[in-house]
Amino acid sequence: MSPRIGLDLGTLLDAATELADQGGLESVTLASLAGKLNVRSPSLYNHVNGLPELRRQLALRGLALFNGQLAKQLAGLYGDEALRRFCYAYIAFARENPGLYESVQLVGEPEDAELKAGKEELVSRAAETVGAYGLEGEAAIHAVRGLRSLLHGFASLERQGAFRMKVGLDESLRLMIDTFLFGMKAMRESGD
Amino acid sequence: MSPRIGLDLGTLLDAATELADQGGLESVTLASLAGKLNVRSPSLYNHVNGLPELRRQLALRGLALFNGQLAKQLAGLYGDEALRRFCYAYIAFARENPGLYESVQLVGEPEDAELKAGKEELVSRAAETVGAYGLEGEAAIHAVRGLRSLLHGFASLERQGAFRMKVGLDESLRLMIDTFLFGMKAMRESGD
DNA sequence: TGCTAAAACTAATGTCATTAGTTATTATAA
DNA sequence: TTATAATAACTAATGACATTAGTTTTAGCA
Repeated sequence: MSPRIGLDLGTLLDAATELADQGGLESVTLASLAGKLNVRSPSLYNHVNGLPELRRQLALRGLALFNGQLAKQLAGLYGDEALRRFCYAYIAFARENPGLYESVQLVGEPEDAELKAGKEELVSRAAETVGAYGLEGEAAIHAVRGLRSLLHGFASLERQGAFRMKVGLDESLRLMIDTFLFGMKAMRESGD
Repeated sequence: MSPRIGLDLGTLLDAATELADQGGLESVTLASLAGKLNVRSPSLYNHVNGLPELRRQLALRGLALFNGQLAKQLAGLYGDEALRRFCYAYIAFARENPGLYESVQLVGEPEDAELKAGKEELVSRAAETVGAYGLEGEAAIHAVRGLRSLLHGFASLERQGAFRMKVGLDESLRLMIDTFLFGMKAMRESGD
């Protein structure tokens, strides 16, 4: 065969993302990745420093893409419309990029500053969206936690195949979001 | 040393549960379990047929405990009170049994009938609770999906350490549940 | 007291991650 | 154009783990 295939980190991440999309993050091993790239596992160390670092890079890529898509979708929107768009964009990202979404959830030491920054950007954008919706201070934090729970739970259960009934998932998603936003409106107006 | 320590499946699962509670499901290996039990890994095969079966047994135990606790807590309750109790019991189980909770989520081939039965019992109980709350048919299915999303998302994010702000988690939980139930009430009354 | 089932063991194989050290290719500079 | 230096990919080797085969030994029972 031909030595010098010309790998680089981007190519590794592309292939790893495909593997993760298909078989889940746990199916991404240096062996499976090397196999997919027609290379021996040790060769991968020329481009990434081991499996934990590969997973970390996957999470960083996932966060960059996720934050970028959210920023684009939310540009110029406010209030109710922005919040709804946030919800749908969140689920769309998780559906279209299951491997990256999973890596964002599972990967990372608590001390990893770069990863933390990416995650904080995500939460901040949620907080801004909720803030422009009329909630502030602790109420905003509670609201963001509720929204994240709802969206991550849906994304995670849907991916697991946990919703088995023959009833439309998109309709469930729409109703769930409506239900929660309606409740938030009531919270805001009751002032507590 | 002393051969014949007297292991059995229950002891294995106790120890595996402890390991999973501490380091997550992925930290439960036959090697770590054997180490904890002062035994060589192959000895474990006298009591359980490999790592996948150990994880499956963990999930079955988790489901039995989860379903049992829910049944006990919900006995004699109806409507709003039952639904609230369901929510708090769900989160309490996930908090008190993080290893078992994780195994219930992650483990299982789709064809595993016993596992499927345990999961269906869980969903059925949610459906009954929602049903007695006044929602039926497709509306009940949507409501159950929303509730499961909210609760699983919260449990999962809390366990990940994803809620970092210095604001009370129990207060967030209470508000989140109130918000969703309020929205459900509105849905029921709007008739859609 | 001796026999049998089975609990725990040792030995061995295969997969994976990782490290060390080698080969050979590409790019660059004389 | 050719020699050199950096480095991509390699082979070989080690150590952790899961698993299987085959052995020892104990506990319980006839």
